[in-house]
Amino acid sequence: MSVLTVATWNINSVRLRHPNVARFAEEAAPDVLMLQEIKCQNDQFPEKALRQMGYEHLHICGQKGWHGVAIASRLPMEPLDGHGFCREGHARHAAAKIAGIEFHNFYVPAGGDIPDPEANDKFAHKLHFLDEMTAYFAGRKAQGEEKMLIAGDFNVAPHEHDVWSHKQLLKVVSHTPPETERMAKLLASYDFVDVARELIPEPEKLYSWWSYRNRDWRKSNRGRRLDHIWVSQPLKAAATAGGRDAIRFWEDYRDGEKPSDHVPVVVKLAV
DNA sequence: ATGGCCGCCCTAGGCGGA
Repeated sequence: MSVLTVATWNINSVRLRHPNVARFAEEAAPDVLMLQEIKCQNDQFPEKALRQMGYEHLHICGQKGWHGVAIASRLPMEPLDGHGFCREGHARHAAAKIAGIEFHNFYVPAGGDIPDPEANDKFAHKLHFLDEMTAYFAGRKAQGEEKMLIAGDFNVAPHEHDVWSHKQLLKVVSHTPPETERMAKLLASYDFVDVARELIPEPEKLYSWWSYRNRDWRKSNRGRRLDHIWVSQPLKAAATAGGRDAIRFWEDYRDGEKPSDHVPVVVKLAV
């Protein structure tokens, strides 16, 4: 029995914030690190810095200036083909097989301001993206169940206590019924386990993102849980064996030099 | 009750984030 530590973090520019990643790599020591919003092309990715942190195996899916995801691993990794998942051609998905587990890293579209797919094409795109994910994993499930871990910035806070005010956010993109209903369908598509809520049930509040606009994010504490780590049933026991210490939202990373507006979420798998 | 920030890009204001 050993422990595989897995992290997801929307880094909001990896070129600007790889020093933060280095600190995190020391402190949390994830074996597998899934980054979103790297905001650079593949040849601009700070590969040398990541290798110095012990991440010899990199699968980078970048694009110019926006979006972009990467999987960094201390263990050997077999990159897997992307499946599109994005009608706009953005780099929002990376997959790889590591230690016999299939990892999927997603950056779901934010969806713009107006929660109406007729009036706002970005919101339509977000809903479409979530539907594509659901169709993909339903198709995969029909072929048999694998050890699968999907994670990333899903840009949806699914439950009442995943936001600071359920009532005030019901009409705010990230917590509207069309989004939270799709999150439930996506979860069901492969019978995934939402590890954070399995280990820390409601009504305890859990947030992974706090807006830059709050002067004092800790004091106002208007957060949302947008970042998720889900596992398939064959990994459920491994993900839950450690109890609530097996999941951690590293809130301290919302402070310090040039923080991302998201904090890393870490799961320890007993494999 | 409201508005509050940040990072990207053909370096500067506009766009996107959520």
